[in-house]
Amino acid sequence: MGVNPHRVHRAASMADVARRAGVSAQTVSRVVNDRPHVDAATRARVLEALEHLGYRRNQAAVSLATGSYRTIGVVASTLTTHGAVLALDGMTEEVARHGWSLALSPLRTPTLGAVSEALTSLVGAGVDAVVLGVETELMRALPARSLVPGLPVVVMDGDGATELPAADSDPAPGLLAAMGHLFDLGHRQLRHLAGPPDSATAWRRRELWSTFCTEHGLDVVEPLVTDWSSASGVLAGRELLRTDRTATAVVAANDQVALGFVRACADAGVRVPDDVSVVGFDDVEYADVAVPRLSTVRHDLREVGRRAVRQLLHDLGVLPQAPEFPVPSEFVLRESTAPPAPQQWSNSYPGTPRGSSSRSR
Amino acid sequence: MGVNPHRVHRAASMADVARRAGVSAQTVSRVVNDRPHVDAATRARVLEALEHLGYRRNQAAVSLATGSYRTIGVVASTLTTHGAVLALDGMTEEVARHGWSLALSPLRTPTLGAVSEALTSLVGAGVDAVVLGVETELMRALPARSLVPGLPVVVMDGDGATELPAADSDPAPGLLAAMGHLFDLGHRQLRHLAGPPDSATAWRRRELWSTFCTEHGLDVVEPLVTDWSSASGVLAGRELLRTDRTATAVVAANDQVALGFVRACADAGVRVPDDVSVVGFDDVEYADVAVPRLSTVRHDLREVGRRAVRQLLHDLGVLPQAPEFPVPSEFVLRESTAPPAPQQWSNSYPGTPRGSSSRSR
DNA sequence: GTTATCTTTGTGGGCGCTAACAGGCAAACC
DNA sequence: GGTTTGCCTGTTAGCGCCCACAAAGATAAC
Repeated sequence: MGVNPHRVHRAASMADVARRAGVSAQTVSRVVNDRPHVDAATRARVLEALEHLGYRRNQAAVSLATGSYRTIGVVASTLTTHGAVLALDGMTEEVARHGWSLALSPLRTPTLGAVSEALTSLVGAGVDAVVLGVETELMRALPARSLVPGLPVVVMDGDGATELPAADSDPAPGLLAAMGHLFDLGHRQLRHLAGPPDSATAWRRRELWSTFCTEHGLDVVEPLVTDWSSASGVLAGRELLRTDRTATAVVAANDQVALGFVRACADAGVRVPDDVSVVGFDDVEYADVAVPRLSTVRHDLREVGRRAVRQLLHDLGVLPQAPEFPVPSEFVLRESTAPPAPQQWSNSYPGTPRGSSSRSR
Repeated sequence: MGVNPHRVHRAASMADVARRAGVSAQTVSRVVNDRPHVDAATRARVLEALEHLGYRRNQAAVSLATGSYRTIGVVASTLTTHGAVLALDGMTEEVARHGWSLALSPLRTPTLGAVSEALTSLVGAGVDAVVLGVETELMRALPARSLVPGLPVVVMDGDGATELPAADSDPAPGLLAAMGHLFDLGHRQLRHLAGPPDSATAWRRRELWSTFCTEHGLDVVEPLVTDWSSASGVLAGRELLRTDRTATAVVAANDQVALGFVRACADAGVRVPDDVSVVGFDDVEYADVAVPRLSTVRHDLREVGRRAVRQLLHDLGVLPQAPEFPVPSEFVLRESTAPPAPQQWSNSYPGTPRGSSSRSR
């Protein structure tokens, strides 16, 4: 134990270790950081002292001395969407692999002010780079304003309009395959339940849907808008079933909305996939278990998270090679799609909803 | 390694601000920390300089000087369960409210070694306290071993057997109400699909189920075990339907498992709730949207997360008052429960399973 | 008028670590 | 032999901030 009269239990410092090993603090530093130019015997002595004293390096001191916190900040809306959670998980994993940390800053409201505030708090807490997991087109106004100069950033909901580098997956392969599948089944009236308008991710899926329809000579009916949630999917679904009697297939912005739509169908006595086909997006856990099992688009958001971190680490000069973006997606065929009914389901509404029965096929 | 060899623009320090305001760094410190004994005029001058130079305090220096990182660490299994995500969200929120940060350390495998390692990395990265969101009874061995002395800790999956303070919700009110409801409907054969055996949370739910059964003179059939996932719920459900022809109601360890069971029923042509009743636990988003809508137990995990942070902040002397635990739970009645069929569903198995299209891969 | 008390401000020391440089020493070279 | 080269180790000087204390002036108390 060193000389520590006042504090009850002070953690061992390099100086303590140095004293015990009979070397200078600098030599201890070299051993701790695994640097060359240390004699094998000396190194062994230092390692013994390290072990004996239970030394843990003081990260604050390292940060102060080096100017790097070894921490990446994440600005994210509350973790309500499947995607955000998975991406966060991937980031956590990748960051740990390199001995770095993750600092979270929550965002209740997706406004520019809130983002700016979160950023400030993150920088104040000490981060070297930031992942913006924010869904807002306000993002576009950000670079000019509150971004900290010299702070590497990636955006997880980029729309190409921002200067900021994006870390995302490519919805095209999966979504186009999904719609191609519907088309091949004979569907000609594809509707879209869109995500929130300020989300670039939502917007991209919507664009993909509308260009597919245009290119195949299909009607492009203005999509109903959701907030990604199942509840809003139910609402939108109800509205769609009430107003649009020609739709034969629905392409939802994500699985949560798709599942909400399925629920709305169940309430209205409309059968999936017999009367309407549905495809989702994300391949959430429940998609493979839902009744009926949901056909959807799978993309590896966890991998996106990992690469986002790698991109930042690259920007900081820690990693030599930058990761590739976007990460691809693929269509997952399950049970929620079928050829359109010979007669429109809209004409065969049963008188009463069947509600609780699982007999939906 | 070398992160900033050629940093063009060094952030303004207190010394810079002090120079501009014509005062000492100490006075700047007082203004920044909102301490008394600073003349109004001086304070104004300092504030101007602060603003002008875009000063941001260097958290590493503060940490080094004060010995506090203002950061709480979280050791969590990968974010696959609904509960972990919500709790994390609550923690993020609460921590931000107090100007602190959260540091995440992932856990691929719930072994003692991994926990210990995660803890080490967290402490190495600089945290003042830790939330153990780990589900393992190995936790019990931890206090004796790798816990850092003087580091406040709360456990989110406590089983009462650990010395460590627990931050959790009380499953009893909700689960007992759920089972009481089943009992009142006439169910006398309640089965349980349990969570993983090393999870104290799972174990508590299981105990609640078995004591309820015992107290009401019902059979206590050895539960099938799951890993919380829907996939394992499907497997367990399949097994249950195959082997146990007397069950009329199933109490699942969580919603994911419950929903998996519902899927297994759909595959086997067993109707929910006509043939079997099902209740889940957690009230996940899909519970209210599933077909049929899932009756379940709701508990506010987000609040648990918030209070976990508050507990730690209390331990650290930041907050005067400790939060209360556990957080209560409540039963949510929806559509997956009904009186038992007059004749056992097990006797009316349709000849062929209808979900044979389960080959989705 | 002198002493006690308060307010306002500054000074020195140190938190634990790393970077840059300075020696000392041994082997290798001419 | 002297010099170069390379390895090993220690020294010095901060990183930016907060703490304890001291100093100066202003005000109050006697």
